Amino acid sequence: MKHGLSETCHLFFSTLANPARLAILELLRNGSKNVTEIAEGLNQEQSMISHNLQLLYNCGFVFPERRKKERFYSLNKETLEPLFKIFLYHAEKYCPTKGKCLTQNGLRRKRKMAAASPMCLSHQ
Amino acid sequence: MKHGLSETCHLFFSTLANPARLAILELLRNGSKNVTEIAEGLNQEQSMISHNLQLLYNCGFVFPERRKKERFYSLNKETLEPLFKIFLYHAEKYCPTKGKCLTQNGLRRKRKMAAASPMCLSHQ
DNA sequence: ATTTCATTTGAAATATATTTCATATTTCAC
DNA sequence: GTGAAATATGAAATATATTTCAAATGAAAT
Repeated sequence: MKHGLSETCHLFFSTLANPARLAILELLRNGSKNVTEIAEGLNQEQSMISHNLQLLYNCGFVFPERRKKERFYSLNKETLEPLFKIFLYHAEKYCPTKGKCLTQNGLRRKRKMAAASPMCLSHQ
Repeated sequence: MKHGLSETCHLFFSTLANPARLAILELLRNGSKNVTEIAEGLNQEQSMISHNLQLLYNCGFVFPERRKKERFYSLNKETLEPLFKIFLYHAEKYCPTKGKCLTQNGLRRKRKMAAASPMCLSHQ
């Protein structure tokens, strides 16, 4: 299963494929924040935020900057804004429910009842 | 952890965040193929390919078309080509190793020895 | 140099996704 | 209709990722 793009894209997309990290990225669209502010803003454990920031940093999605004791993280807008733009266009065009949906397991479960409607982009 | 984008992007990115599915997408860049051809082309079980095609279909990344007994799948190039383009640009600019790397766990393990070098986009 | 605040780290516990194997469906040719 | 080919499905087995908790580190103020 090791193939050109498959080999190179996996970490890129799996870093984005997580609700906590997506929430962090979205929060940072409004400007850079330190770790505590992010944790409070999202109502999550600070150490969990740290772990996820590390993964985002490893992929170049956020940039850290030290100010006194704190560490501020800012968004890599160059990559992320066009990425989100593609996603939004795709969702608008291909998601019948316009973003009202389920996880992959949830989706599988639901299709049982409601029979294969293509494309549900979010999770409940 | 339910936040605008977080809520709507998760399935989109997690469907892409898988080596088997990325390999399928890459294979389909050379034109549409039926399930058996994909399975043989990637040297994987047919039923595993089917499962993954279903997920790709649910997200609108591939389009199925019936021809006799077979089912051909083609790529949603409108979404995927720009997406790959963004990825390639990002990797070129932010990945120090230009795509020679590890899974998230592997990366974590490696950073222990080689200390935090940012951005490694692939997996070994 | 001790204390305090902010953040990171490691490893176990937990949650989630993927693959496999056996079986079911679907479609077509006869 | 029966049989054979192509694909799909369900559920268990396996693999992988995430979160949590306790502890460690780092930076600054006193």
